[in-house]
Amino acid sequence: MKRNYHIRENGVVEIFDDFDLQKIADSGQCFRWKSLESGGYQIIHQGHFLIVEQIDEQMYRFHCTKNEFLEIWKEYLDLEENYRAIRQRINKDEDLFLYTASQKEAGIRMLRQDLWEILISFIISQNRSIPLIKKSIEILAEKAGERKIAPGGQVYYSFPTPKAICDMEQESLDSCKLGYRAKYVKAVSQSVLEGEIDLSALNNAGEEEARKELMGLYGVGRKVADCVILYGLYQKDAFPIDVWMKKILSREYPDGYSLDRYRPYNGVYQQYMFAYYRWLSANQNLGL
DNA sequence: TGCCAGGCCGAAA
DNA sequence: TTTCGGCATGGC
Repeated sequence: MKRNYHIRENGVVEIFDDFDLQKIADSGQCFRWKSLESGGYQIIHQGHFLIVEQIDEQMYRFHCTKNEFLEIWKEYLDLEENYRAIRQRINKDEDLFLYTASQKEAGIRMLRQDLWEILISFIISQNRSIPLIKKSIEILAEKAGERKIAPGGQVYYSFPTPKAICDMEQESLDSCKLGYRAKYVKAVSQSVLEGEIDLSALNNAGEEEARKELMGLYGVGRKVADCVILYGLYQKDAFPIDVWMKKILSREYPDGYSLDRYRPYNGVYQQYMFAYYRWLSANQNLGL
């Protein structure tokens, strides 16, 4: 099978499949992408630091070694998956809304993010807007993450470990502006640190089993669990329903939305609809 | 000022 | 089993 990418000289990678940095950054699945004045993005993932920028239609410059690209970023960006093929499974006549969403939001990919970071990030996400989620996570990383220096001299912070969060002073935790979620973050950190739950074991669990385990954690309900399964366990059929998806399902699918039609990629389609509906809303094209 | 944000917990029915 | 009030905080 033909590869989705081709590595050229000097960190340049040609990407043939769906790939849009801005759409990924704005898709609400990741909270530590930072847009740069150059038009590129700064990404922190499992202690690694990357700057990536688009230099031509399908050409991207990755500011890292070829080995780092192959061992870290290729997998993180899910470059082995063919998103164009996933979009082409949608039947335009059967589902115009999903089809339109997938056309408009083509370029989104499901990042293979760190399981622990996703768990805490989505606990923090509850009942908050995305900019505020990013702010809290940024402060949390600065307060309890490991300070590092990128090859280009940029200072950055890794996502804090369970122990680092458990060790935080109350004052320091309060400065993260987590509100009532602070007690959830602390409790889950303790559960993981003390071995009450084995997160790595979830990689071998089915969707149902993983959901049950996750929902046993203090502060993790159905929606956060589904986000963890989708973004942290890479089970692309998980279908998180938040306030936006509730609006979409009630307005666009009053007779019900079939999860059986497009298995096993419901989570990807959810991502297109989520992003598209938020775009519509922001552009006042709905008369909401 | 009031309402909302990638919801969850605990109590009441 | 479902429903509902309360919850921290900031942006609009």
